[in-house]
Amino acid sequence: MSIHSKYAILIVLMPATVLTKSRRTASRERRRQQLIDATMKCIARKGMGSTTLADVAKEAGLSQGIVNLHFESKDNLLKETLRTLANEYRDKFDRTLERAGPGPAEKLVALMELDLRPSICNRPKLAVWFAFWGEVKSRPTYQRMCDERDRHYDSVVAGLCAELVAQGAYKRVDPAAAANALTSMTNGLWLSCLISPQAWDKNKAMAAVMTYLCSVFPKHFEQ
Amino acid sequence: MSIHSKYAILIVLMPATVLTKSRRTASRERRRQQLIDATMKCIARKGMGSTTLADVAKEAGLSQGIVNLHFESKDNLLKETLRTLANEYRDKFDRTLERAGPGPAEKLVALMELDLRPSICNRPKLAVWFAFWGEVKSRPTYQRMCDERDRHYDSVVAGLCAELVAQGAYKRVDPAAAANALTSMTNGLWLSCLISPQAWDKNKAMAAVMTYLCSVFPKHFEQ
Amino acid sequence: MSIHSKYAILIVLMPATVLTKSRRTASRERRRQQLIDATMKCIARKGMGSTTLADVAKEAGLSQGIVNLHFESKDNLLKETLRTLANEYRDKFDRTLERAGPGPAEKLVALMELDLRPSICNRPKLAVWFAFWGEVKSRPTYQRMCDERDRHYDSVVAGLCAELVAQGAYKRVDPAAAANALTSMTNGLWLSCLISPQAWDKNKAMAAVMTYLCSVFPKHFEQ
Amino acid sequence: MSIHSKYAILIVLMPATVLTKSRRTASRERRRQQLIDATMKCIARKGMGSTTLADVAKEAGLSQGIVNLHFESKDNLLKETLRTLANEYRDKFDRTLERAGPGPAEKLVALMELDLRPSICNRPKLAVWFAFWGEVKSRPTYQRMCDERDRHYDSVVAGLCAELVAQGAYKRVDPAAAANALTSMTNGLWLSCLISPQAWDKNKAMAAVMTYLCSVFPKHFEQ
DNA sequence: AATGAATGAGGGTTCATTCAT
DNA sequence: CATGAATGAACCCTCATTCAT
Repeated sequence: MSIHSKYAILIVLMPATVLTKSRRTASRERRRQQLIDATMKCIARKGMGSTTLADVAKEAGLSQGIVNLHFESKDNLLKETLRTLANEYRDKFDRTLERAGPGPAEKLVALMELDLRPSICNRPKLAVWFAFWGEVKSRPTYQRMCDERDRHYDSVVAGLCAELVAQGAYKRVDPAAAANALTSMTNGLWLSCLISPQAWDKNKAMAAVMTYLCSVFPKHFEQ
Repeated sequence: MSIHSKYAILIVLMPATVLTKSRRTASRERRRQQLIDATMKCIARKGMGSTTLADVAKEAGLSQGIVNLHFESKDNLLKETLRTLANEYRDKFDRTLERAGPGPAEKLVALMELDLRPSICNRPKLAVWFAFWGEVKSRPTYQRMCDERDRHYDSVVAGLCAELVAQGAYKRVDPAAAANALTSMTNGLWLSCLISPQAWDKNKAMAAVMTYLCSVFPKHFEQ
Repeated sequence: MSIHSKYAILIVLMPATVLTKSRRTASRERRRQQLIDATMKCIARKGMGSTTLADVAKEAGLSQGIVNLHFESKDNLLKETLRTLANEYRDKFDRTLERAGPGPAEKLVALMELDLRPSICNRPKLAVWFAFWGEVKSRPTYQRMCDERDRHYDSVVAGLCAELVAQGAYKRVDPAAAANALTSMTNGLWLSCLISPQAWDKNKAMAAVMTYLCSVFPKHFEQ
Repeated sequence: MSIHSKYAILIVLMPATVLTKSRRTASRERRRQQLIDATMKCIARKGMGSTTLADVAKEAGLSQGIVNLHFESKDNLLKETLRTLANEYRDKFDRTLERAGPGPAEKLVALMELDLRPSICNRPKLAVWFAFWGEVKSRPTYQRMCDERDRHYDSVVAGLCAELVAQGAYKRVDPAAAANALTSMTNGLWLSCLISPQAWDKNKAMAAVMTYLCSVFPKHFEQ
């Protein structure tokens, strides 16, 4: 064999994980999720306006063109990111509702607590929510998706409030108004967490919510 | 007196306006305001990420280079826009507080109503607020300015709640928690207005706030 | 007289010099020279590519539009700056030639010394020369002006060398070649002064020139 | 050996070229060189101040963004261009020194001839040198690079002159002064070539240099 | 499926020039 | 004459997108 052979043999010793990883190339869905996660991290760190596809690819440890390959366009990536965020929230919401037991009071508290739980109410994640909300006015798609989430939240909470009113015979309480108050309050608490992180305290936030529940539905939340 | 005196006396007849405030200075301030107004309109219409300096200049009916002439950079324009927005809010807030009379209950209601008044709670303006909030995590400057506003709001409302508690001897009410609940609620109502404009109704929003006030401070807001 | 009079009287006590300066407004020629001086300073400090009309105006302590008022265009300002620089050099050159006395040897040394004298051979001034030379290839106007200066220099030096050759009967010396060598040497010494200022030393530079004169025209420069 | 071993051995058959030098890396270097060549052409044709990145890209037959892709900034492109120019010069200089044989006299003449050879002493190339020299005063980076080249040149020539002095016992000649004279002369001849191209003649330039060598080192260059 | 070099439209910014004052 | 606000063309640079490999 000539030393001028056109081909060479290269022998490499490498961690086995590298092989498995690159061999069974991550499934399409896995890749998309990986990119969406990277997108959220970037938005949280740099803001939506400063997040580039190159940033996302780098964060994911992949190459330049990868996003367009899997999402066709940046716009679409962002839309899918919001969808993922909303779905993730809704899943937790619905599961919480299901598991919290058994009366409406417990469910209501569980939902309020969910919103303030660190896995949901942390600055990076809130930064992403607010980033999308900041574009809602000029992006009907975002608005629709956010609106849908709100509506679901509100209707569930309103239903629970109605049950409470029925159970407790709170004659003066309008369930819709109460639901509106509660959902607004948690959304507003998110803003505080985002804007004043050092002043923020989960217990104080929960206390604020409880001042409402205790005085509007005293029979259920008497303490 | 020698004609070689080191000093001379100069008498000038000039338009009186020059004395009060340099015309150039005055017009400079007006231009800046004009550009900030245009910026807000653009952010509301196109979103922050899609607002270009060309957009702003066109909206103001001026030429390309005008923004850099008056604000040095886009970043600075946005910062000044936020500052203007915050100052404007604070002015209204303080004036409302001052004029609303005379007890803490009236003042509290006036402040809540202020937040829901169309001149403040309208989608274009809220879009601008949320656009900035959406960048808070990645822009310490924005955070500081927003935080300052929040703190002011909160401390005033907490003070009023404390007065109410003192007057009404509401033993179970923690003024800080109540203030937290109220301010969060109005912020959350802004989000609803932005996201679900067709469902939004000032009266319903006010009703939500009143469910809180009426049940937490029944002696003051009995109705 | 109403206090709302459209005019006001302002009385100012000011240094008399200010008056004289602003009253007999600097003559056109004076202003032009002032601006050309400012231009040279700017080119020396910031380089030609980075010198803006705003820089020049500021350096001269005047206002934005002043350069276009007096020179119509930046191009013209630069051209006039080069012309001034060249004229200034030529004036000194001719005066030196005239005053140095009486033989060609003394004149030659005087011219060489002139080129190395601090009033001519200092970094700021050289920076300006080199800035223009750097554009010579792409600016026929600059080339023409620089060429003219070189030709004058060369012809005078060649004349002096010819006189020396005649006087000293240096049979092997071609006056044109000698002149070429001498003028090139001084130009090259300017480059050294510009590029290696800390290593530069007027005496060493003169010594380099003298090695030439002494060995080519030993009868005149024997030492 | 378990199939769960932490390491794996990978055997790859690949084109041999990949091993010698990454093809991508190689092409990257070629692109950079191509862009630097285009830059020099543009500087020579339009001058440094009028050379835009668009010009360079067009000259290279590539697209707008290409320069920033490979050089990050215009500043960096220019710096690398100067570095390339200086390296290229130095390579030729060192190679000439090495190959010219064997005594200092031959080496000295070879170096002088090198500086006047068309491949180095042609207007386009000189225009580039002078363009950079024109910015030396305001760009420390350029100064450093030019200074380095000068120092190298000077020290080599001074060494050769010292050898000549030793060999020829030229008692009156200071090698440093002679080197200074020679290097200045060639630099000055470059200026003549740039400024007075039609009057310029390689032979006349060489003759000027030889007047020096012949009269300062007569034993070596007697003719 | 993945890479990353290349593209080119469009952004922020600079600045020579104009012009009302 | 002089000012300096305003203009708008043109610059450098970024980045979503494409495509040969």
